[in-house]
Amino acid sequence: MPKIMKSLNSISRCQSTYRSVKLSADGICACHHSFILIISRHPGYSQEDITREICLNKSTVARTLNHLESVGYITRIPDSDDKRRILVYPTEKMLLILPKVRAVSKDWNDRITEGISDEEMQVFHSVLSRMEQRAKEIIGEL
Amino acid sequence: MPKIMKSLNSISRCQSTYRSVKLSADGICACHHSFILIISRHPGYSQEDITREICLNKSTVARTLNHLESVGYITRIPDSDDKRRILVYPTEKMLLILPKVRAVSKDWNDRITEGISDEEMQVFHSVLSRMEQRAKEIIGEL
DNA sequence: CCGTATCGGTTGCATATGCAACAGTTGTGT
DNA sequence: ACACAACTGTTGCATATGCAACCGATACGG
Repeated sequence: MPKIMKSLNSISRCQSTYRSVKLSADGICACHHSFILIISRHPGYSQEDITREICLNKSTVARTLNHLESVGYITRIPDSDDKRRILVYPTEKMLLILPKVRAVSKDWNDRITEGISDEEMQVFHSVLSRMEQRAKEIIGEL
Repeated sequence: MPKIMKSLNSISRCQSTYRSVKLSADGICACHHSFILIISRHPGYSQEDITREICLNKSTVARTLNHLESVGYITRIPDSDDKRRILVYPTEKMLLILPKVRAVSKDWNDRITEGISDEEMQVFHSVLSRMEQRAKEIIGEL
């Protein structure tokens, strides 16, 4: 039986280390990386939207956003239609570092996919996205 | 650009949640799961072997093993050939819960791979293991 | 309407994790 | 044989993360 999850967890941790090393000089730790990419891609997402997208506990999301707000990377604006919701927007400061964050992300992707053919990657993506879908469904049913 | 790492991280976290829910009644938290599988598969591994296999920081490994030892799941025996090394062995108690841990692991794998053909899985495994290899190489070069 | 359930977010607490500094052991070069 | 580098594991500290309890806002059923 091949160890899918072992490989998957290992890659995940290695990437986290890679991000830390490449971006620590900019005051961005590994855990901020995903937030920056998601928030810049989806300005106006609520905290819950981010929680769902990033698959982290909502308390972790709230606290990470506290930090990102305090260092000036995001603005949080209460939703006027539903006063429970808080909408998250990137600031200019985030947009300034975005290219570098994206570059680190791309470098990592390029390097781990070295020597893998287009056909293989296509199958890989297809399988991976179905797995992600299933994983979220399974958690939703618990 | 497809988001490999986002999917991969999401699946990783979902699995962690799944493990917690399925095994919390037995006093096993998600992070022990991998340790139990690895130690039972490789009795006599040193802490460093485990660190490399599991891709976690060595301090985390040392502390998790402290815990597993204190609850009676492992025994640690200093290596007589190299007194720096500590060899880790499963106890009877670990072997008793092993089937259940393996079952949870298998259930998860079966469920996330539902509807994926053998050919697709073969390509997926091939690509994933190469990515894992590359990821570890990249970290090694840092 | 009113009472209740649900939802989105926050907080207290416990645990997990990483990094850097450290200690003891082994290997290496002279 | 000795000095020094590399290796293995441990510890102090800071941060990240999850869970459960909570709060205010909204939806829903009578």
